[in-house]
Amino acid sequence: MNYAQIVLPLNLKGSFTYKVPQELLSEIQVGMRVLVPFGGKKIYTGIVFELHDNAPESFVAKEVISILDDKPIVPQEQIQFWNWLSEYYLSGLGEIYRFAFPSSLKLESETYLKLKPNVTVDFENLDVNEMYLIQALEVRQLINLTDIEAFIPKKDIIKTINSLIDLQYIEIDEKIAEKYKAKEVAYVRINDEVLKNQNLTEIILSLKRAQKQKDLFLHILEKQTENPDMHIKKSDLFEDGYFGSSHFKALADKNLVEEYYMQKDRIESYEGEIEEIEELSESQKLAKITIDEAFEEGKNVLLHGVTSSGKTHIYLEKIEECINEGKNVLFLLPEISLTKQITQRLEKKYGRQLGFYHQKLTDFERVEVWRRIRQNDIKILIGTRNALFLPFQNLGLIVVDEEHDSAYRPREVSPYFNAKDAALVLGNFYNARVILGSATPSVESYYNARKDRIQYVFLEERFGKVTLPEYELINFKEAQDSKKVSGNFSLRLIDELKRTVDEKNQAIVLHNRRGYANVIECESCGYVNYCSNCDVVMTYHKAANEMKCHYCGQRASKPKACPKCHSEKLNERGVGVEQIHEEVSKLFPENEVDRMDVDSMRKKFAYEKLYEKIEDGEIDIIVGTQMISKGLDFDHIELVAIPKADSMLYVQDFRAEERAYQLITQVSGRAGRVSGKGKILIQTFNPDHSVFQLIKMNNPAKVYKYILTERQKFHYPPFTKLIMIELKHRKEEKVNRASQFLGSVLRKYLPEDCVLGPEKSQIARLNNLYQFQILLKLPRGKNYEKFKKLVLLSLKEFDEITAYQSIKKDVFVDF
DNA sequence: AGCACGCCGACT
DNA sequence: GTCGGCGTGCTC
Repeated sequence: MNYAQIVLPLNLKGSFTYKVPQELLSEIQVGMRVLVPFGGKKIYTGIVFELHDNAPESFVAKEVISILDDKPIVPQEQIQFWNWLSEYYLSGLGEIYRFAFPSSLKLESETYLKLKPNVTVDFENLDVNEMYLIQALEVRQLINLTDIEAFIPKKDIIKTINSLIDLQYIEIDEKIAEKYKAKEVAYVRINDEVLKNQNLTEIILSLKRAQKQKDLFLHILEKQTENPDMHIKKSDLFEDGYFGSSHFKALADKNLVEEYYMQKDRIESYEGEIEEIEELSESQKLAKITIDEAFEEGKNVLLHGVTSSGKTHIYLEKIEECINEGKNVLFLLPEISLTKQITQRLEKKYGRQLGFYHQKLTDFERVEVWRRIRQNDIKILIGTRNALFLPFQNLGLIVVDEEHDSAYRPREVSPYFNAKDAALVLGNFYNARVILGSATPSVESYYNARKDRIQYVFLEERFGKVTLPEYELINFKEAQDSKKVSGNFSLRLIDELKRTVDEKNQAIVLHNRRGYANVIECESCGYVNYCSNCDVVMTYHKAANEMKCHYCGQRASKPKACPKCHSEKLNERGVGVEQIHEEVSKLFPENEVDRMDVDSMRKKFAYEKLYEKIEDGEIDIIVGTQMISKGLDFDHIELVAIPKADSMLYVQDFRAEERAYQLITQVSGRAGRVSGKGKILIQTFNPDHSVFQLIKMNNPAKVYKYILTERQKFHYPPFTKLIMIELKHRKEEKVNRASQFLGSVLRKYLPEDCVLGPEKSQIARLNNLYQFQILLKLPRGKNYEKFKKLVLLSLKEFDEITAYQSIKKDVFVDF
């Protein structure tokens, strides 16, 4: 095993071959981090992915500089997982590595060097560079690679370091290479010597002229005798302000007390009481039995529980069982901010054995969690999709809550994987069971459950025998014709809102479109305001009084007159949530009406403040975008109104109906959680539309059947597999030609009806890049693998054209 | 991804 | 005459 395949944190295909030097041969293992030189002057932290004996033929392999871990940091199961991700989603291992690791675990040129202790350097045989480096180290002890650039030519750095390491003069400082330091807390105790050798009365006598010192000494002594095993925090002494640090210092100077330090976890853990969970209801018990049986057979589960049916309860039971078996749990959430209930309950029960991992942690905090997981200190980890990459030791259960949520598959960040599907695969590698849970499962998961690929468990009953909310469809066309409307609201809807607030209950108004008006249009010449970076009209935000591009974030001031024809007649077209909020505020001037969307929640603690206001009953009506469908579990919301429900359906996306169903059902679940008298008003021009009709029937099975029939008819997932290839470039002509070429290559290998496009993306230009896309509709099953290989072949052929190398290419598998 | 190499425009 | 723009090619 003289050679190693190393994955580098670069967006490059595959891995690189390095030679393992003789002295590292006994230590090196797959999954360890190593330092390797790359290119002219860079050093990277790579991961050993494979060890072998095949000397490369076409190039001379460089040598591994050093090993950073004493045991593998990436477990075998994760290595398999990375390989699967890379193959299934056609993404590079380097990208996955970059995504998986906190940045301080993959430092590049921050690596530090130091002199080996007790060496005598034979300066005679060193070259100039080597001498410089040794001299610098004699003065400074530690030097990082960037510093070395100051006195050694870039191209010689690696050579110099390697030769000095070979000569055993210098080494890599690993502690600092990881630049992470655990936070330490000061504790105090009475000096042991004092207790052994000195008479207490003597000491107290000696302190008689220093009242506070004496008191402090006695205070510490008392605490220490009371419970010798407990550590006394230094900061606690000064808490009530009676003692000051000067008193402590005086005692320490007299050698009577001493302070010592211990590492403290950076992440605060709950230390309060641990509470038992309530007992399961009958239907929950039944559901749990089905899950138990499925798990026995090694099957995973889709837990379809209507809103408020108490899925969390069942999760908690299964989590507890898993922990009692001595295994660990991963609990995945789409986003960390909306986790109050589950965390509170788990915190109470599991206290310090609970960990969190998500995008909002600092890098140090992430490393801390990494260590604790690696040391098997954490029994339950709650996290977002990046938590899938933690080095779990003994994983027994993965729960994916709100499995339908699109946050599990953000389109912006590579690697482009779906955390829900990845969780199933990861579970398989760890031989752990997986529960996918949702009130509105994704159509794909539902189909898989129906096909018995995973066990379907349906929780139909709301907890505490609360009934499901009642739906009412309001025909807006009719209301308009009979003049029973005010703005975007029918009088019927206004009446219901009024009744709700009069009864001191709360209402939600959902309108899933940001801003005030979608477009500002010149009445005389038809001019609309386009974003200068993207081919998108800019949305008018009245609250901020500016135009915003929702794709690149660009902002501009609102035009006072048409820049083209100078007409001052500008029309606002397309209703946004701000406008709905404004209307409701005008209709209910006596009541408190607040808005909740990404724009109003941007400020720090905005979400927390709003949450408290709703909880305290200070808000009567909340107007918001899809944001309000998550996490708002309050007792007094009785009405949900959707004034412009049609806007959800007319989106150019084959998942529009699924999304509309999910959003309406999720937001409906907020109503009548306690009273069981929740009411949902859906105002639409098409009350006969199947989706609305089916939602009204409160029968999920029928909704899925309908959507599945549609999907089958038009050959969409889950009946086919979609792969979307997107090409981007600054020059439209170039990316157009490139995508035509790629299209023709794909058609060469794949049947004609599998390849759609290329065509301009819906947003033809984004951030000044022109975008073209090709959609591949591939069959499921055996043929899929075959076809995917052909796609890979086509992409390879495309990559060989050097003229197209500057084109950015993204491949979305399971688009 | 970085970084070097190399070939053309605007400047001390 | 040179500095620096970014197109192209390579990294084990």
